[in-house]
Amino acid sequence: MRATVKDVARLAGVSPKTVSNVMNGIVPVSGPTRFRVEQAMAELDYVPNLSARGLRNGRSGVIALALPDLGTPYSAEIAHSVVEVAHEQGWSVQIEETGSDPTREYELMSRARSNLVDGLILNPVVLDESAVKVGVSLPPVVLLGEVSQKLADRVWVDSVAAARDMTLALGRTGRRRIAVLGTAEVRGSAAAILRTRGYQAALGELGIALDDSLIIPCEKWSPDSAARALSAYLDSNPVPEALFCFTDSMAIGALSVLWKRGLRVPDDVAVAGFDDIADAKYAVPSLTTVSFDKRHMAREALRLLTERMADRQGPQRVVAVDYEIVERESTSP
Amino acid sequence: MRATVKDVARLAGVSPKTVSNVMNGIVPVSGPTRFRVEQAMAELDYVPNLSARGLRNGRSGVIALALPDLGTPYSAEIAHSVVEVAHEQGWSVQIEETGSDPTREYELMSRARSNLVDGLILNPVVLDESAVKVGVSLPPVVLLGEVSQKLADRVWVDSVAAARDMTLALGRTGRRRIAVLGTAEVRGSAAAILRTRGYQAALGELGIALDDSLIIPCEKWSPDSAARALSAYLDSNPVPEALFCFTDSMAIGALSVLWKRGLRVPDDVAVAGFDDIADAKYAVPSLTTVSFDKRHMAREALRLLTERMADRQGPQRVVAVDYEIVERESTSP
DNA sequence: GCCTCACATTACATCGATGTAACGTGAGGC
DNA sequence: GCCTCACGTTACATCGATGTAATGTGAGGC
Repeated sequence: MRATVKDVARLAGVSPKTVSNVMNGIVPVSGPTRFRVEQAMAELDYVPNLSARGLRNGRSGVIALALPDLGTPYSAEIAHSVVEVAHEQGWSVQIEETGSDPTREYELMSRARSNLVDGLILNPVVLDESAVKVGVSLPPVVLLGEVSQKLADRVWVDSVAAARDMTLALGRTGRRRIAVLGTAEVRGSAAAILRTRGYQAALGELGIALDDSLIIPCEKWSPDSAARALSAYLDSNPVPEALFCFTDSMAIGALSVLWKRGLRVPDDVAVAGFDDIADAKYAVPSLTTVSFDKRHMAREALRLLTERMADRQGPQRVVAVDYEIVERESTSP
Repeated sequence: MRATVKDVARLAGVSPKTVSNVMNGIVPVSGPTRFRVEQAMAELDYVPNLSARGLRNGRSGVIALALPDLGTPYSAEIAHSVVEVAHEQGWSVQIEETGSDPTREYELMSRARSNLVDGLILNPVVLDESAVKVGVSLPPVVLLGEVSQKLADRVWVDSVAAARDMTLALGRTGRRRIAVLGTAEVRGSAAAILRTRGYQAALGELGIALDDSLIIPCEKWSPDSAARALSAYLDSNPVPEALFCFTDSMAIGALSVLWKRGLRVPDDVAVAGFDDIADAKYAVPSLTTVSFDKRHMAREALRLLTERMADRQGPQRVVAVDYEIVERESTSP
């Protein structure tokens, strides 16, 4: 049986509250007493019971991080950053996956693991305005990404601008038949819609007529799905001059298909991605992509979250994270 | 303020304990009473406080999963599987990263998050026999991987056999100068040692003399580190006929380097990996690797863990997960 | 009609840590 | 030498859910 404050107190010859005071350091404790208590804690290998502390304090020191699918490199890198940054600040992170079931996003927002977590960082896919019944009190929530949700704090990358910039960059290399891969037709993914919008804006600026046959839909944002979609597309369509994939994962699937078909990248077709996952740099050829600082993103999300926990009533806040077009071999001649 | 059992009880006109009985379903509750309580819970949007429940029950419903680095695809896929399987079984998962600080493995084993988690699944890197002071009571722990720890339950893939099989497969293609990439010289990584052992055993069987110059050390198990190590190696050594990388991530880094140098895979050099991460299939060329069912691995780990939680005294158990050599383009002519 | 028995329900204590308010105990002022 | 004051320390209540033991209620048997 694990030692409790009572046991420590008994051994040190003080009251339980004094032990608590030693741990928390807010109420002053005299030197000798503190020393005796610390001795006793060490001797009994005392570890505080966080359930009890959480019950008493109303705070558990745990935040939840909800992502569509930890198996995808993008989610994994975000998770990595959040866990690291959270750990630095003394938080633990509970992971939830929402991918298999979008209603889980709503669930998590409305109940937030029943006080076992103090806050929630949510990377939604389908969540939108209607997500939250107004009037229901939200737990402290920070959203990651493109979602058009105005009821919670948010950290995001400007997808429209980034997609526009990437399309312009492709256009500047002289390529005109620029395809995009990753539009979700059925389930409205906010990121897909915004990136398509940026793409279209850029085409306008480049004086290129919009050609719907260059918009390649893709069921999921995985290399697998991208490979199948692109393969099917190339079976009945000419090869575009450039292919802008809405995530790096899709781009990696696309590179694989192009290579299998003997199409050279970037000579026959340029390929670009989005997210700058770790493997983008080691793709063959290395992948041009939209890069942003995920560590910084995590830090900002955590900052907004802790501030929200401190002030539940404050105004909504949105933080935009800078991005950068990183040109690598997949687009450079 | 969030509703409690008391509030629900008051509204339903029953005692708090009856509300608890309705929730837990062990003590029988009559139909009408149950109905009234359920109505009240719905009306108040009641959510049980898990800290309180955890304190009372001594169990929180949360397990910890400790991995070296969530950013690596292998860890991410393991995490994905564990989170999914755990969720199916009603557990939540708290993620801990140990990568930056190996002493964290020891810490986690000895204290297990202070009762906030009921058990721990740990994928150690450096942990060994000496990890645990005998006599200190361990929390329920299941280890993932190669580690030579005999004090806890464990789920693993037989690295020696798998590395041997892979090396034999490479040898069967007629290649003789088979290099390995990924031996850790300094910090003794158990997996590296075992895989090297399997490699050496296979060379013996193939009648190939061991050539130390074909053992390429690599600081970390990342594409980055692998790329640098291989690059440096190729600057002053002839190109081997085959390159067995101890993880897929390293293989991806290696493929990138080989391609940049104009070496053709598999014609000039065959490349193989280990882990069968999702991107292995979409590498250019697709990667031959050691594959195993990560979902199954997660399921077994969770099974061992729950059984261990039920019986802290039972005998240590070790479960071996089957593996399979998956031959793809990176080794087939 | 009385007693028994079964079963739903209740009051109370408990898990461990900590805020509150009361309580010593000593030093310092006069 | 008495009183004040400050500061360290203590007893007690509390957070919310639930196990335990006791209570209440009704049906069924004779």
